[in-house]
Amino acid sequence: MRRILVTSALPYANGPLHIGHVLEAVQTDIWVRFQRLAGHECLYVCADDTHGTPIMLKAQADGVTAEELIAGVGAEHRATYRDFLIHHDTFHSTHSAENRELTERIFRVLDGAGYIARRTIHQAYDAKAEMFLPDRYVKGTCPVCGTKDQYGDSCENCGATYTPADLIDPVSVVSGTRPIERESEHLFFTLAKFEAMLREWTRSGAIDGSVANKLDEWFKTGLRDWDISRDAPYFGFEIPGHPGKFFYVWLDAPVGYMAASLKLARDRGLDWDAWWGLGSTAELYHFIGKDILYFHTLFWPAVLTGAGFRRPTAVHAHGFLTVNGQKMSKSRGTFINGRHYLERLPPEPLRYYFAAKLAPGIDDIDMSLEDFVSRFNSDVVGKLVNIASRCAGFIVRGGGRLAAALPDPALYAEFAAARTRIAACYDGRDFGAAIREIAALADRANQYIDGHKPWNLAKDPARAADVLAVCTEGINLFRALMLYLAPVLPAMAENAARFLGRPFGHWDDAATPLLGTALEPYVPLATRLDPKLVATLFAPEGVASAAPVAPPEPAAKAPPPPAPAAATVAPAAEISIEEFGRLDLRVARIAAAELVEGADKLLKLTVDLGGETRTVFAGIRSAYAPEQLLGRHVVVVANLKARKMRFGLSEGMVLAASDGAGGLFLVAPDAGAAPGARVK
RNA sequence: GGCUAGGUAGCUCAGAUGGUUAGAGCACGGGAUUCAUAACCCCGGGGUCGAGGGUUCGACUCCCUCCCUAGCCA
Repeated sequence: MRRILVTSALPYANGPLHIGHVLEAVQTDIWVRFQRLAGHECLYVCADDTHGTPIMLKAQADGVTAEELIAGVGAEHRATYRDFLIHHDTFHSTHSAENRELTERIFRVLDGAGYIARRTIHQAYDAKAEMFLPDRYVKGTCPVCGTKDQYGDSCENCGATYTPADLIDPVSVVSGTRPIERESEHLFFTLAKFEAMLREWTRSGAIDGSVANKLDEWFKTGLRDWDISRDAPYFGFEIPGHPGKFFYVWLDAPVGYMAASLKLARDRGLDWDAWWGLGSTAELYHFIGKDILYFHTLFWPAVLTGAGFRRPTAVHAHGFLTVNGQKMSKSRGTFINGRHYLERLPPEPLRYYFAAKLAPGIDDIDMSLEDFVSRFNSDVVGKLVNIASRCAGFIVRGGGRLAAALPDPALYAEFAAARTRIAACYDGRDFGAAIREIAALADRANQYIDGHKPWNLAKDPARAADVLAVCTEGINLFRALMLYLAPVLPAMAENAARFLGRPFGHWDDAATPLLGTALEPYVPLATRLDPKLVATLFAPEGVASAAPVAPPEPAAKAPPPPAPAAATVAPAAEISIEEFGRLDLRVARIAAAELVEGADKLLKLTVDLGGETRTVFAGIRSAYAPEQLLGRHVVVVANLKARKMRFGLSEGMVLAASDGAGGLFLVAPDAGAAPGARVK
């Protein structure tokens, strides 16, 4: 058994997560889930990156403290990760006691070992705002080509790099005044002292080849010392022994990996040193985007080494996410926030799509919405789920129990043998190859069923055993594939396991077919994505993201008010379990929602109960706008007598909680529940 | 500007060390079928492998130049 600690990059706490963040988290989560299924100990930690000038200024602009800002953003981040089925063992914060403790400890060791240098620098200073300005906070005219409105570090037009002092007519972005130049003593980490170690480490297998090529460039130009201090005012940790000086956010951010695992170790009584100590035999992996390679492959291993800790086993960088071939951009309308997605669609199709497109390299990944729909609908619903769907009925008619033997053990053996190759793909982060292999096997399974035509055999009562045998084979092929997809589609795999009557425990469960056991009733494991709904991913931000059900916006002015106490309502009269059982509650997806002319409390909803659609008039207009509801999963009373209203026939009821004070809250199932599923 | 990576059918992508007619899924056309969520099965059309030059008996695959895209430049 391997002992593995995994991290994904810390999202910056100045705004909500977008689906690019989700891509990285999904990649990491799939890898972690696979390792666990394969029997290894694998823990996944992450945290919010909460320090720095941008957060300080955003909090000021929003009229809140930085602590309030990051608390609000943190709540949104946690909820969004959770709803994409990302399982963090710990999701912590860099603004934490553990991180302060470790950052200070690392600094003291580095300083004591002579790795911290002091040097006076000249930096742009905003006299009005009384703060030093990072290069990006000074704008002006490019001194090389004369383009106006360029940042203080480089020109977007001609590509020239320079310092803010070189700009013509520089202006502080903070106050709009002309910055002056000021001296300040800064602390530097002597990176160059680690060159030999870094050259060796980057070629030790810790970095993929093409990425190591990129690092060569940095060695070629020579490693420079790294400025790790910033002057007050700054939101972060003050440097011990240097009043008014703060650790640069990029110093304490990766320490956040250690801090999150320290929190985990203390919560669960685990041995933190076994992960981070010099003699550690555990594996340590960082999943990151290619934009922050620099920090993770030079500074970070050097800081760890200088402070007496082990280095990462490997740093895995992925490319960027583009949407329909374009960079995600708010102005182009191609920017998709995580919540914006979740308000419309379930998480697993996106997990599947990302998996299908992920490879070990740093190539950018394009999310074509059309491809997204067809990939999921065709691969997962049309092919994979179809195998179970088309066999289940025959098994039920044959007694509900799988046959005692497989009619084609050789075919099953091929499926079982594929687990070694697919495991290698997962372990090597080539999820795309794993998905291709699984999809090809799903085709073989459908071909097998098509070749044996159980629906023809079923016409002859004498061949009932053959029908059962063919479908037992089919169900077992399905079971193997579902297990192979469990890291990608955890909720669907769990539902499939329930149908199969046996949980997936280990990757090698695929080696042995399931025979002679009873199946639970089949419920649809996935529904097709509606292209019209997917198209609304591009709806302008703000239309739906202001939904009251969304977690507090990052810019929350104040902590959310406590929910009014709703417990003062007396319980209704007692009922028996039988009486309760008469209620047919179902999960439903809201397929359409519209205002009702002449009714100021009602919305007309079209709900999908997994094959059947109904019209329901719901009195929730005061709390929800129609566009907020599209795609949401709710619970409806499916056997409520239809009621004729002035506006039409209402064929059910949508469940919502109310607090007596006008508050209205729709009841929703956890992620993964499919429309039509019975609630009980 | 420098560096790293990418540019393969309408779309999204596979193609180890150069070697018979360049592959898949989706989309499209035809056929078959009705067990399955208008799913599945069979057949087919469709690409001068970014452009130009070079090395080679032979290049999508190696070399050079150029064009386009993305990221990084502490």
